[in-house]
Amino acid sequence: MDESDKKMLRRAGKRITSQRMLVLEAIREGGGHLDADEIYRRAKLQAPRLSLSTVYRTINTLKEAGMIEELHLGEEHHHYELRDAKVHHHFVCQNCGRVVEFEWPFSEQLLRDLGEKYDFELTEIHLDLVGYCAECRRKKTNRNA
Amino acid sequence: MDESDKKMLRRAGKRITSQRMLVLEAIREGGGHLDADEIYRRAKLQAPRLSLSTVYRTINTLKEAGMIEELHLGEEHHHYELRDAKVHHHFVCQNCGRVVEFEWPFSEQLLRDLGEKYDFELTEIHLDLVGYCAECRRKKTNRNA
DNA sequence: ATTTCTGCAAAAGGTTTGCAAAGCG
DNA sequence: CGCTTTGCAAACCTTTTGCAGAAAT
Repeated sequence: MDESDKKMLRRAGKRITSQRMLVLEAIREGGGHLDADEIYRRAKLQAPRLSLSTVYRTINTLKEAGMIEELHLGEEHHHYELRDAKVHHHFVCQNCGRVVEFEWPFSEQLLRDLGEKYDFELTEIHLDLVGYCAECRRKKTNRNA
Repeated sequence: MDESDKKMLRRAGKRITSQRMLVLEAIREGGGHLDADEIYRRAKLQAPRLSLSTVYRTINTLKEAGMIEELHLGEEHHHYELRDAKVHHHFVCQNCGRVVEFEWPFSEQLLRDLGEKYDFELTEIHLDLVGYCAECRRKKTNRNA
């Protein structure tokens, strides 16, 4: 956790604690869409007494501070990722659950227009594509053959 | 529930039951994004002995038959809506939770290209916009003033 | 008649909360 | 030091499951 992270927490009126640094590090290192339990397991390696409820509370804190984003990828639990990472979207395989990230040049102008037309102020865009990944498609084909 | 609904269930190898008809009717009448409990409460009006687990099992059945779609709008529970309705997306107000549906002419060509580029077969597109609705934005502005 | 489906109650996730002790500013 | 945050255990809420009886084909 570097200075800019700490600054964001302070700006949100939150204290800097070792647990918060660990959780953020775990999410940063995790490389996208980790769930609470994965974050917990990773962070616990550095601090065995860390509790799962602290992880949940920290996730909320980081969300409030605008540092991470919550994903709803269709599974029963939530996933989290850093907010400053490059804007990207998610493809989820409905067969094996694999998540692939992809970029798509969303037109800023288009979004502004949409927001204006429907009269709301946008803060997040979630584009999720659902379908079959290459591997599962291959299996499906074989099955039908 | 009309003949075409029954046909879809039969095609999926499912039986026609009064509970399934009721649940589908509740979703159809509900006008988009109902959660399991709302569906339960609505359907229960017609059949007081209906159980919540039957609603959940029916939701799964209808999903398998391709008749309804599951939404992940950021709340802790899922929402469901008819699959045959016009393609649309959702705006969710992060303050009050209100959901507004909107249409957006997704380029079919673009989607095909995306699927090809990343090598997956698309079946669903979920575009969810998060932000502040007109009303909440007004309140926010007043608060800051 | 056979097989699927339902209702009930209990279990199983994931997430939140109350409280006393510990830690940050 | 005062107030926030943590760890633990228990509670909570949504969703799933086992089983015996009921309904559909």
